[in-house]
Amino acid sequence: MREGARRRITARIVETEAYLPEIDSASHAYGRMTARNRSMFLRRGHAYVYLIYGAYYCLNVTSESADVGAAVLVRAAEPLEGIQLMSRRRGTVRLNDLLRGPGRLAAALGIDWRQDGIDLCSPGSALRLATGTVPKSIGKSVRIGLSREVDRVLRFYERGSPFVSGPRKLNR
DNA sequence: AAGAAGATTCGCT
DNA sequence: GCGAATCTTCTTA
Repeated sequence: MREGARRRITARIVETEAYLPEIDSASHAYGRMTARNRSMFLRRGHAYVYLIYGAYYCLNVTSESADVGAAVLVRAAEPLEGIQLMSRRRGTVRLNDLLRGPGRLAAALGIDWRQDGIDLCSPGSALRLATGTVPKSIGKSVRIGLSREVDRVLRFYERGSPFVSGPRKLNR
């Protein structure tokens, strides 16, 4: 859920990827804490935002206790409320393309560095998590776009959802 | 101080 | 399907 001055955006998360503590060399938190990854070490439920390819922000939710570097990348979501605003930000009216992919999702929600490190579980946060409809069937696959740790099955998605990203082959 | 790589997306063929 | 765009971060190739 994203609440701005104008209006509210609500989206239902349909695809995520996990990045494990300590042993996952594909994780931004691998090795040691740095300027970029420091919010990955916040207690579970906080935002870790990073910029990829100098062009797209990506939103993660931290997933472990304080001082442990781990997070879940939010890769795709189903648009529920605020579709007009998301369409304007994304430059498309195609519902399936508004939130499909981590860069697109962040753009549609207006996410940037101002959200890095915020508490996503606080009722007062302009960006926050809420309970919603649980997927009927959850599929899993390897993670997308990595050059390391390519065999770990840590991507999870709602089976059959048209709002999920990735190649068809991974979405069975 | 400089260079390489990157949890992506878009447009063109 | 493939390559470019674009810039921050980390490493020192």
